[in-house]
Amino acid sequence: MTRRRRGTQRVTMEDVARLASVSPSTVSLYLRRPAEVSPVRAQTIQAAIDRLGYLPNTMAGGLASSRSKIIGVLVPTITNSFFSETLETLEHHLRRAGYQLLIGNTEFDVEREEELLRSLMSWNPAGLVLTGFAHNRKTRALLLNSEVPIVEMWDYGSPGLDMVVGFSHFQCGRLMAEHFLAAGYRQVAFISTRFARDIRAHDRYEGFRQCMEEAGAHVVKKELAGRSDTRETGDIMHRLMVDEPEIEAVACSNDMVALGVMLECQRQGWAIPHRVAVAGFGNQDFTGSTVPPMTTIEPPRQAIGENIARLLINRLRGESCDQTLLDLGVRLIAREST
Amino acid sequence: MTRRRRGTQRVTMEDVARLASVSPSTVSLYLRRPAEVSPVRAQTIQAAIDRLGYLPNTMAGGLASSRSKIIGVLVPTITNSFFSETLETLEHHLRRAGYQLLIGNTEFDVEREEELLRSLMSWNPAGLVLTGFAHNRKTRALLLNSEVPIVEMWDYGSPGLDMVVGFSHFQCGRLMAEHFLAAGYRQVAFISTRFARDIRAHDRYEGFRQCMEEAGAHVVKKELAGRSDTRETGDIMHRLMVDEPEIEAVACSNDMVALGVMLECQRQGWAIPHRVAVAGFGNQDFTGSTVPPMTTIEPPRQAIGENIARLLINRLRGESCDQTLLDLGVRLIAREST
DNA sequence: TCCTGTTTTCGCAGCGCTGCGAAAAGGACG
DNA sequence: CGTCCTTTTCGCAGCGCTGCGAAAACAGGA
Repeated sequence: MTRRRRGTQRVTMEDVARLASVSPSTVSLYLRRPAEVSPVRAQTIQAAIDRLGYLPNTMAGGLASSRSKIIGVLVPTITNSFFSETLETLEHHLRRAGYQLLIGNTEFDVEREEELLRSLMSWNPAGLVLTGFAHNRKTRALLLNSEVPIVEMWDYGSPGLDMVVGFSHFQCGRLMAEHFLAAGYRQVAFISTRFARDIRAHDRYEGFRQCMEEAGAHVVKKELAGRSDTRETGDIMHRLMVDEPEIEAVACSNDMVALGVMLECQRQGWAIPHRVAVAGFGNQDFTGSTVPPMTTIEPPRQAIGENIARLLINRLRGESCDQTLLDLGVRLIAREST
Repeated sequence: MTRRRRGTQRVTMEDVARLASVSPSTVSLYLRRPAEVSPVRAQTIQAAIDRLGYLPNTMAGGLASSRSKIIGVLVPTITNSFFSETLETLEHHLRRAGYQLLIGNTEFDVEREEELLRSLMSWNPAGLVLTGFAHNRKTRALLLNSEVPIVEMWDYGSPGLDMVVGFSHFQCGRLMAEHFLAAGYRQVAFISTRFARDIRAHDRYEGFRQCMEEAGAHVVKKELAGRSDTRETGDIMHRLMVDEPEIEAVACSNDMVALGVMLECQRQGWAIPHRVAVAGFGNQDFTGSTVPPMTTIEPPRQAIGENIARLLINRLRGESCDQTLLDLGVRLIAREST
């Protein structure tokens, strides 16, 4: 097979072996388990590697050993500090264990998730990380048929395909409701990004609504048409002010929405929290310095990444995993906006 | 080689071939160029694939053809809407051309960049995308020795290793300075995240400073210790208010910093823009609805991704590339904060 | 020096696929 | 029915590496 080489690996293990006057097997062994090669050889081989600038061919290695150092991760979007921080932490911890992340964006679409999963699985990954429990039937089948360790993240509750690392969004909603109730708010609203796009926001709403209604309070629901755009949020809040002037507090599906609400209040001269209280979700960086500082909920962004890495590494080492269902919980951060 | 199969590909091309009563070569051909297989066979083969749930082994394919459908991308961080939006667009466009992104976080560290690049190159990628021009010597050597198409993004100006897609941060700074000068501001400050971390912010500062000084204006520089944290930004702004009370306008290295500044002004009762003008960089979603709406600069986040995808795909198709140095420019969005 | 046990090195048969060249199957026409 | 040309299918030799089992080298003791 003579072919034009296109970005082809120039230097092979054989070249290194030849230069170091050893067999390719020895080079391979040196690369995989250096301690099992005599110090003299090791040095010669390393010198040859450096001299030739040899880079191992991961594909060849993966094929031969029929296992890869790839972890496939599917998130709805990386343009969201929730997932991107988890991804960053996850990649940080997995890389030091020699793993490489392969990231796919499902764009909140289960069909797309299936498609991406197929493409991920064709890499023969060592592990898979999915976001949430909402998968279509084929995805589920694909996953159950494989023996790859699977983590479902950023949610908690459903049975789960294998391992689960996240927290309950329903509880999250209840937590905020309890906070509102304790402050005496009874006429409240929940402003959210589109539920169809974000099931977890919907769960938070449900928890919130249920808890409020149990206490006999009234909840008005408002859904944005798109993502958490502060402009649209402002419009929605404005309408709410007109339609439901008796409103006392507004819970938002995330901090960005809450910021939009607060800015609209400022524009309309509604004092926070005296005229209306506002709370967000996410504890994003800016929430501590809004005027007034925003009450919000801190999700375990980084802890999710850390724990997934830990579980995955343990599992891949073949160690027994005690806890494979983790509810990492959340923390309500009460500030002056409520 | 009998070995315990660990996440091993269960169904191979041979299995499919057997079930469809054709040779493996035909299956391979069908998968790669379906038009060259007779319709009858095509159908039989597809049926066999569906029946067995066959997933091709990308590693084997990549090894055999000695080319991969991988594009390696190195960004400083994905926790930043600048890069994450570019990444999302890039991945979107490259995926439809059959490419898979392999993302690495350099964490603003050139040594780490080198390390990640090595690991990326061991995948034998079809293309590489790096952020900016700041690479160490070994990285440069590694890159120049390979025949892989390379794109340097999010900057413009230096010679460049191969292709360049971005814009001039220096010009960006000048643009803001011109805007300030036109508004009559002469006593100004530039508040920025750490230059050591973000060279591009430094370039923007330099453009800004130079242009202002050419006009005889005075520029105070303030650098944050960490990332764009609104709390720290508030402190810095506060100190600025005390130290330089005659300040007329503040340019910030990004919108988040500008938000922190605006919130501090609100807290101190400094009216924007009458007491002091504030401008950001990034045109993030919320900038349109701050009080007052924020003047900022819109970088071509998505256009960068689109253009990289286009250049890369063209190059990989072997088509001649006319323009491989793209300055996509920026747009100043003048709002009421200046 | 020979024997035995241990450490180090090596040879070889794949991993699952691609892509060339050749063989086989179809089609058109005299 | 045979010939020639086109279309479709197939056989085979790798791609660069791993990992087993065996061979070689070394070390220590009799």
